[in-house]
Parts: sequence; C-alpha cells; structure tokens
Amino acid sequence: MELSAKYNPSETEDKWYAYWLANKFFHSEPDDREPYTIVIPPPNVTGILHMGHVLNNTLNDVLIRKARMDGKNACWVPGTDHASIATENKVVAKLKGMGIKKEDLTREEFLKYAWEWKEEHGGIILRQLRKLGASCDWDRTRFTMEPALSEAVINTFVHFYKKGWIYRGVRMVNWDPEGLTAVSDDEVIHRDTASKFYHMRYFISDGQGNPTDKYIVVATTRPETIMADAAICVNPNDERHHWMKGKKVLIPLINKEIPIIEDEYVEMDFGTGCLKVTPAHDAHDYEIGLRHNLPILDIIDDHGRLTADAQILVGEDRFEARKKIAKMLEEAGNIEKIEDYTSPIGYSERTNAVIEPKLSAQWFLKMEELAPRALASVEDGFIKFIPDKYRNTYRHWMENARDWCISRQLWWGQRIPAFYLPDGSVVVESTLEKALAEAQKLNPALTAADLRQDEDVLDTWFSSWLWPMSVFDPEMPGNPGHEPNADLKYYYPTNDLVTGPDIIFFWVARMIMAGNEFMNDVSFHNVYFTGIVRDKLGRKMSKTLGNSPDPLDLIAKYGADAVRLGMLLCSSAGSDILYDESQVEQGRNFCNKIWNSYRLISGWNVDASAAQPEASAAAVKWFDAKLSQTIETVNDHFAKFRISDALMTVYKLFWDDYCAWYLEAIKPAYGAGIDARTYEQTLGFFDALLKMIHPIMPFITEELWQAMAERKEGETIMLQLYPKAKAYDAEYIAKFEMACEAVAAVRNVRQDKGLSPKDTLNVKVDASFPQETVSVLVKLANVNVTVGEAEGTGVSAMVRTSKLFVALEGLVNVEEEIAKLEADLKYYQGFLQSVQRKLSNEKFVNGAPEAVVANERKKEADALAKIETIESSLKSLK
RNA sequence: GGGAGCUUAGCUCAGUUGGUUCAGAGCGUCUGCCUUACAAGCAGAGGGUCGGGGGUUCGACUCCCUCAGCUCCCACCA
Repeated sequence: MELSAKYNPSETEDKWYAYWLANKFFHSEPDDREPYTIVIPPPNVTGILHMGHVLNNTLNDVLIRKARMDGKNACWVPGTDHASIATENKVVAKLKGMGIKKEDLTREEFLKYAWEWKEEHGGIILRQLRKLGASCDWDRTRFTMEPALSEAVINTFVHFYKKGWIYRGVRMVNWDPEGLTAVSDDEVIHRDTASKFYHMRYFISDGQGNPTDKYIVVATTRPETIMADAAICVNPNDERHHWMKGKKVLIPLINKEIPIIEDEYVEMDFGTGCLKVTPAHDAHDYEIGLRHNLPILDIIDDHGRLTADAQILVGEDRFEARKKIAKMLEEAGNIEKIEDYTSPIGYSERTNAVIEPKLSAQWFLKMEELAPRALASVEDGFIKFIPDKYRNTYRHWMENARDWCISRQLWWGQRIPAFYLPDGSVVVESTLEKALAEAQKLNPALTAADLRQDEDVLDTWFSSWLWPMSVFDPEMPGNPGHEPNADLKYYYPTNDLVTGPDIIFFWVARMIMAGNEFMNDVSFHNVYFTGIVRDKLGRKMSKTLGNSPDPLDLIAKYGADAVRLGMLLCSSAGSDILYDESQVEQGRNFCNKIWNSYRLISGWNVDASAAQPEASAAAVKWFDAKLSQTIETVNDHFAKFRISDALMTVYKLFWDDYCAWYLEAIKPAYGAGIDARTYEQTLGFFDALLKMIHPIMPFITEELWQAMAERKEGETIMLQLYPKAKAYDAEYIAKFEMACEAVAAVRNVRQDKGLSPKDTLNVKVDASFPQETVSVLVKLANVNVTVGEAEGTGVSAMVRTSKLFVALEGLVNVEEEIAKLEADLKYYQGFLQSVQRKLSNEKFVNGAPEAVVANERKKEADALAKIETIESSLKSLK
C-alpha cells in the first residue's frame, strides 16, 4: 500500500485509543510483578482541559508508559476532584442564569442541582485526556465525593477529632457581603485603591468617662469601625506615647472608654504611631486582642451593615456609614485631618465586593504533630523532590505551619459530622445514628430531631489529601487499625507524583501527612514539580488575555503526539514553561520524519542474492552500538526525571544518527535492491526506535509498529519491552563517527570551493584514520580514498577535523594545521604540568578522596596520550 | 517587609566533585540545494569576554563577597 508523503494523525489516533481501550491494555490488577503506581492529580470535576493539564498529564503518561514497557505492572489511577468552591460557584452561576438564587433553595435542593451539573459536566475533562493519549486505568476512575471516598473523609474527621487534633476555633475569614459567603485567601484580589486616611482625635478620659482636653491622634481608613474599638495600641518603645501609659481614651461620638495598650506590632513610623484595635474587623487587631485579652465587639452584619451594637448609624451600609461618620466626627471636632491615601484593598474575585474581615467559628486540624513528621519524611530522604530546591520551600512552610482551617461555608462537599445538642454541646460521629447513641449517653431523652448537624462542609483538600490511599482502599483513611485491602497493599506507596509547585502545601504536604498517619508510610517516593505554562512572552495563560490555546484544537491541528512532544520540549522540571506553537510544529515535523523514514525502508525490495556492502556492515555495527549506548543514556535521564533530556536524546538518535547517517549509509542505489541481512537489521533498529519513542509519542509509534509486520489481534507496542542496552563497542562508535566527521569536512570543503556533490574527489587520510570505516567515507562523501602521508604526495589542502586530517587534493593549508596543532600541544603540556604538580603534592594524594586522585591520574594519562598523538601528527606533517 | 530562586548564543534552556569529555543542545539565522523517504526536507556555516565588579586558586560558568536586574512564595502595614 502506498503511504502518503505526510503523516495524518487524525486518521490513526482515535483508532488506536479505541483499540487500547477495547483490549484493556491500561488496566492493572495486582500480580507478582513490581508495581509502578501513579495517581492522577485529580482535575476539577467541572474543569476543561487547559495547557497545564496537558503538560502534567503528558509527563504522567510518559512515566507510566515507560514503566509499563520496563516490565512493571503500571497503574495510573484517574479521577476528579469535587472542588467545592469552584464547582459551587459554577452551579450558583448557572442557577443565577436560570433566575434562581442559592439563598432561595434548601440545601437538598441545591445539592440536587449540583449533582445534575456534575453528571452533565463531570466526565468532560477525563474524556479530553483520552485525546491526549493518557493511558489511565479507566476502570479505576474515582471521584472525591463518591460515597466511599466521602465516607473516608468523614471517618478521617472523626479519627482526628477523637484524637483531639481537631478543634473548633474562631478565625478571621474573608467575608463577601454580596455573595454572602466566606471566600478563601486565593479568591481575594488585592488592588491598590484610593481612599482616605482619617486622623481622628481620641480624647483622654478623666477616669469618669468624661473627656479631658488632652487627646491623641489615631489614623484609620475605616472610621466606621471605631464603635468596635477595644483599645488604642502604641509601641512600647515609642517615647512619644509614654505619657499616656495606663490612661484611657474615649471613643469619639459614643464616648466609650477604652484602654491604651502597648504592643510591638505597632509600627512607630507609620501613621501617628497609634493604632486603634478593632478585634472583630481586622485580622491583626484580632491577634492583638487575643494577646491582650480584649473584648470582641462585632458591629457589621453579613450584608456589610452596621448592627445595633454600633449604637449609631445602625442599619447603614459600611461605606455610607463611613461617609456619614466622617462628617459627624468633623462636626464633633474629632477630625485632625483627612489625607488621600492609596492602599491595597481586598476584593472578592467573584462579586468584586470589598472583602470584609469577619470573625467566625471554624474547624481546625492541629499541625503540631503532623507537620514535623511530614517534614521529616522529606528531610530524611524518604520522599524526593524534583527539583530539589522545593525542599527549602517545603521546610520553611512546615516549620511555620499554622493549624489547618478545614471548614468551608458551602454546601457542595462532605458535611462536617459534628452534631450539636440542644444544650450546645457537640458530638462528633460518622453518622447521625452513632451521634444519637452518643448523645443519649448524655441525655437519654434526646431524639434524632434534637440533633443539629454543623452546616459547613470540609475543605476540598481534606478529601484530596487521602487520594493516594482512598483510590485503592477507601476504608483505610480514618481507620488506622484497618487491614489494607489487596490493592492498597500492592500499589501503595505510589511511585511518582507529578504536580505543580503551587499546591505543594495545599496538597503535597498534606498527602504526606495523611500517608504517615494512616499508612505509616510515604504516599509517594518522588514528587516531580512542573512549572507553570506561560505564553512565549512569559505571561500566564489566561482566558482574559486570550493567550491560552485550546489543547483540543491543537490536537486536531497537529496531532496528540505533536502536542505532547511540543509540551515536553521546553519543560525542565520546576521552571516555568514558555509555550509556543512552534514547538508543537516541531513535534509534528518529527512525526513526519518518523513517518517518512518508514516510507523509505518499506519501499525497499530485498535482493536475496546481494551481499552486504562494506559500508552497510560498518553502519550496522555502529548503529547497533550507538543504540545500546543511547538506551543507557535515556534510562539514566529517566531515572533522574530529566524527561526533556531523555526526549531530546531519543530525538537526536532518531533524526541525526538513524536518518541522517545510518539510513544514508545503507541506502541502496536507486532501483537496486537491498541485501537481506542489512534489511533485517534495519527493521530491527526501527522496531527498537519506535519502542523508545513510544512513551513520548504513543500513536504514531503504534501505527508504524503495527504496519511494519503482521501483528496479531491483541498485540501492541505499548506492552512490548523497552529495548535493553547490550554491551557495546564504544571505540567503534568513535571510529565510525570519525568517518562522519570526515564526511562533514569534505562536504564543507566541497561547498566552500563550489564543487558539486556529484564530482568524485580524491582524498587522502592519514594512517590514524580507522580503516573499518573508510567505506562509509567513500559512500557518503563521494570520494576516492587513499591512505598516506600528507607530505610529498601532491596533496595540497588539509581539512581539519578534531581527530584526524582528511587531505583533499588540489587545495592547500598545511601551515595553518601545524599552527593549530602546536597551540594544542602547548595547552596540553601546560595542563599536564598542573596535573602532575597536583599529584606530586602529598597533601592532595593522601588527603583527597581516592576517586578524586584516581581521576587526576586518569587526566594525567589522557593528557600524555593526547600529547603523543599531537606530536606524531605534527611529525607526519613536517 | 520575610523567604526562595534565577541571570550562559537572537529565543528557550542544559552544564552533575573547579581543569580541552566545557563553553553545549534545540529552535531561529545565514549559505547552497526542489538530490527518487521527507522543503514539515537535505548539506554546510556563523553566533556567547557564561549579568557587572572584586576575591580565593596554577586554573572559575562552576566556590566566596558585592552591585544590578528579573521571577515566585509568604505577609501586606492601621
């Protein structure tokens, strides 16, 4: 069959993916092979594939396919994350479009909509991953909110609660008064905003609640909160304010008496050096309040309006109140001055409302014991980070880990299993029945109706941190005594985790904690951190910039293999990826190169009577060795997670060594057949090359592997063993490549002198040129070769290569070569001297590690050999 | 403000114990080729005082100090 001159991926990719699926090649069950396990970083269930996913999942797929071909029992568990905040937002937005407000729905009604949404959109991203070629074990697909995994989450909560590590505390949250919900720190956008800086006079109290004529000036941007002031705080080192120590001041307008306190938090040179402390409405003030045991008065309600506790301006919106109170203060003579002021203000990402810091009761998980242990897992080398630099980041965070706030004021997620009794006490149990039983121990009269479950759900990460365990045995987390099932025993710990450094704390650190707690083992051995995908100008991919290509469009245009290669080309671990479509083009070009190299060999006719030409024999011998050598290199790159290096090594092996040199060296003359021996060997090489490329470009390699020989149903390249390196003759590789250099040198001269490639030239090589590869030089450079001394032979030009000379008749330059050689000789002699000086130093020889000394001796020998070579070359030239 | 990291060819990046196995790769550029697999290609070539300065050393891209610029994380200043 005639193959087209261009590879067309769209004709093959779906076909092979369907074939792989139908034959369950991705599926893994425990057996007696060594397992290799990866759990997918679960994408948001409502997510759409973007370039970050492409990068991450390509890397995962390369690793898993390589492991599979290395004969391991490879298992890549896919799944999705319920992503409580993101998903709830989308559902709320969708309902809004339908004219439904979340507040008007009951929890149950809302969740019904949410699940509908999930059913509708939940599978999209996983289906998209298939287009990329992801070889996930789809039979094992999990969802963090499926019943079994939710149970694991609840059990985990109960476990830590009973252990005393989960507690309820007060914390400042970012309240969105328009969305009527707390939002996470990530969803707060800080923007510099113009506002006013109000300098207010707080009069010193006479002790009876009456103002004296002395006052202090306090600067604030939020005068509407003064009614909630609990103290005025100054820095104890600030001498300006020592006179007021122990005194009290009166809050303007309401004349409430509050103390003056001292705390080093206050900056002396900012504002007036006096800070009004409003514990309920500022996170720092809250901390100060805790330290000084100040009362907390909350005067702003959920909608951002002043409450009755404010005494004045009750019911006014906070911004209205600000204007009005400023006026009132002015009229009352409490304003010293008002300055224009620009400060960063937090806005809600969703509603763009100004975030109101608000105190609320939250659930926390203590990090006291979890963090140090998780730190040790990494510090002691049980878990490796790639690149290593993230260990610093990790250590810094773990040493300063704050307790984890695990409650979220949302509905989409696992509801906190805390049940409140009428008397306000709380029972934590995995089910209502168990909770009731516990509650009845306290009060036998209680019924289920008396128990009120906490309204909040758990942070999404509180389910994702169990992921490496729960995907295999959901009964494990929260049940330390539980006997792990067969899957968990076999697949855990997972081997490698590929993820972005942005979630090192949210996810990676916490998985390590959960693994330690429930498995008493690491969750994974290696964490490979990818970079962030940016455009070629270094900007983050974003919808608003429109610089984020749709991966599916790219796949449609260039093919999945090309997209994968394009993504990997520029991806060294940990550094950001500057994505450019030209890289995908390069991937497509490589596909085409592979395709056409097969067109070439598949078109050859075997001539059974032909003997193997000398050049072919040499090329076969060389490439056989080169292949083994490269396999070693590639395996080494993989072992060190240098994926782009591994890729580039294979790329060059295929393109430069195989296509440019090997195929050219064995190519039969037009119309002539190829000898059977070379043909068979060439097919063997091609087969090995396809296997080496397969983890990176699965589709085209399957297509050609199936095409190059009759395959049985159920056979696939993806389950073939990766080529193994044999012992190889490195010296021969060097010899052959000397011939290649000579060929290049001749070509260079030819172009330089305007000679046609078709003219056969006469060339002399000196005696150091390896005779075994002369035939290659003859064939590829189109030359007649004779061996001999340069001088006295009529040779008039020398083409210099790094290791030998090729003399080209009719063109001269001996002096230049001699000069170069003499320069080299001088260098090596100097080098030798310094090495020998080092070696004659007793301190060095006795003190340095043995390997270092041996290395020096090797250098000495090498230098001696080199000098000898150069001297002999010089001699032959002169 | 606290912490981490980066600066090597036009671009994106390698450079693993200081030494001609180190100044590299890919892409781009230039030159010549539509040569019966491939112009999405072939052959060849050019290109960097390794951010600046100083120091240690026989020798520094590599180690130390310093200056400059950039990036990320954390805290964001009443």
